[in-house]
Amino acid sequence: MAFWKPGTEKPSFVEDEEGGIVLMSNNLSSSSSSSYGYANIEKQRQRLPVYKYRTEILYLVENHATTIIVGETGSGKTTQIPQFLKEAGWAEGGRVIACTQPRRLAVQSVSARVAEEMGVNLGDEVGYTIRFEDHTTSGVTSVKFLTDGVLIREMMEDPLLTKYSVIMVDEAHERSISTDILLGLLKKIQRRRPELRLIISSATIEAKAMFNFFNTSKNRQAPEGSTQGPKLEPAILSVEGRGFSVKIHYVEEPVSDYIRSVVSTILLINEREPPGDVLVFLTGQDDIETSIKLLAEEAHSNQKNSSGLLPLPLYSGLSRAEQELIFTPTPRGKRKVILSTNIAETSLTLEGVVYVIDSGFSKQKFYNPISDIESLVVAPISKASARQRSGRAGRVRPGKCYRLYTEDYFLKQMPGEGIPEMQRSNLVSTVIQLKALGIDNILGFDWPSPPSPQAMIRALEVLYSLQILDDDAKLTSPTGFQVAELPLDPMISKMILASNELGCSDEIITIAAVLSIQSVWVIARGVQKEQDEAKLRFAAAEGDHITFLNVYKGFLESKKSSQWCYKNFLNYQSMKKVVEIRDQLKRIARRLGITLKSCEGDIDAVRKAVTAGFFANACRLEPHSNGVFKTIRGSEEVYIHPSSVLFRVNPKWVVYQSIVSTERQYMRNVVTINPSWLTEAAPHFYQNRQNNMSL
DNA sequence: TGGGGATTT
Repeated sequence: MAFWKPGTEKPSFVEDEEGGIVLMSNNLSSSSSSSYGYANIEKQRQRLPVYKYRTEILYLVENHATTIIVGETGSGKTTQIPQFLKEAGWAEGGRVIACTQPRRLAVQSVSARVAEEMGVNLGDEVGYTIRFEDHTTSGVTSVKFLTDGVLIREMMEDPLLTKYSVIMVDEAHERSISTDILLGLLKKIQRRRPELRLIISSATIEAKAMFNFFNTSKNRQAPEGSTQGPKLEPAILSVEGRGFSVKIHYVEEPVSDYIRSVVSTILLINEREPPGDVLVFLTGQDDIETSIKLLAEEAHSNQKNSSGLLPLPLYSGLSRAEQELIFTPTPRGKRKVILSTNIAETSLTLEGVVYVIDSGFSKQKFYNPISDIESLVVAPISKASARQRSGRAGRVRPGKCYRLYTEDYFLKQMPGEGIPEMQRSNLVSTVIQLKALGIDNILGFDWPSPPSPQAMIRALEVLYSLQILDDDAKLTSPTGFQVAELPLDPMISKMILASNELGCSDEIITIAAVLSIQSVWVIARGVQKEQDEAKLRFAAAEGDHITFLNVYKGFLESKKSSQWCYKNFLNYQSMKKVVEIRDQLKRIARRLGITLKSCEGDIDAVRKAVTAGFFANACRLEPHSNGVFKTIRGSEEVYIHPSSVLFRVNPKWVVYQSIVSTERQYMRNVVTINPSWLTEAAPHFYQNRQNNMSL
């Protein structure tokens, strides 16, 4: 096979006027296939658009420290580029080629595909690592897929990631917190390891930002004309996708009720358009259920328009079985209508979709560093999201996308790209990860998109109050270093450390595992009463944390039965995850010198340990107020979440794990405390609060 | 006094 090797004639490029390198995309010769087995797979590989760019990609990677690949979906970049690199010798001498993904599922499926294409067993030459699953063989695995979170963890053992020769960061345009941290760290590593090559794969819209971020050629002078090391200026290469065209329809006038508009658009499609499934993007479960109800009513009153419609909800909270309904083939004469949250935008790919309806909204997290509260609000999506959504209609054949906003709005008002998650989040976990990697100057860290100084200062302040950071904002010893080892929110980690002294680490590690997943309960709309009754079987007067202990105990006694979970409105997948996380925490705790010890029913010890982690989230019931609480820290008005076992109970003093902010601010996972424990757990915080708050 | 967009270590 022909690919570029140093010293041979190089392929032709043009220099972009702004400094990047852009490839002439026409007249590229595709190389002939080898006659080595796997003829079918080899043919499939060659049909991928990225295959034509093989020579060019290898040339750019050879000559540039950073190569930005702009690849549409279906270009084949994720599966092919690591193979090109391997074939070109980047894995020789025991070196490893890494490819990161934001999601676990993508890591698993992509690595399985690549192992198949290479004709090797997954876990040998091609392997993958995600939390709880390491399918690699040291010294053998040379192409490794992993989540970006795992790669950040690996830096704690090997800060320069010395075993990797090339690191490809896939889906960088999604701008998740982990990806952004990783990009910042990789830029730092590049300075110390000029031989390391980075490949950043991004959508068009973010490519320029990535170029600017990695363009260090202005700051550092590479000797002109020297053959030493790669060019510091990134290269940009565009690879076309393999999607079909999607015709975009806009509404002529702004829509006042997008749910009604969704329903009428579905009926219109069903009446006028040839067969093909419909994918609708809505904001959340509420919207989805309302739309399904309206469709059902429509079917009742108007059989002609809605005949053959098969509405299916899709969001992450659904059980495995409910989600699988989406993937069953559409029965003949039927038309699936999948009503989805933005889970279908990136995380799930649905085959058979020909029509997309885009409400123009999604729920997004925002963070207020003043109140230290994250809230989830319905907000307009970005152009980048709108394009991603419409692209979902062109996977099997040319499709149509109905945007429920005007073209004028799209062109003139819709923001180009979303706000990176980093700028919409509480940063305590981010800060602790960087501190653990020895990065002292958090405020001066070179981020792809820096968060606000207020948010960073708030995170430093919280970590200081937890005695994880000292006066110089360095990790304390041993607390800070121990917290950094635990893959948890620092408040949960602090709770675990406290449990060692309080003699209840066995119980607290269970609670920590439950608090670190979304929820153990299934979402049971329409059967709330039954679920509330089921919850009462586990409910503890002290609150949710103690209730979780009862749930876990019941799960073990049932021999981890899925039937038992179903009967008790518990999410079986979540419970299995709790067991897994608990095992991991147990191992790490042992390494930190924490021995598993049960308090044998001494619930006060457990609540004190919780308080030691979550003292900053203390609240007092307002007298005669019917359930209004005030936070001690900021006097914010908050309520107990209806999912809590303490809902309507309203004890006088509580600490909460987190706040969900909808119409009201609701505390999730609440436990009763004795206020004297607050000063015991955090005298520095409660006796000298004025000083602390102005850190 | 009634409710969790999506990820991940």
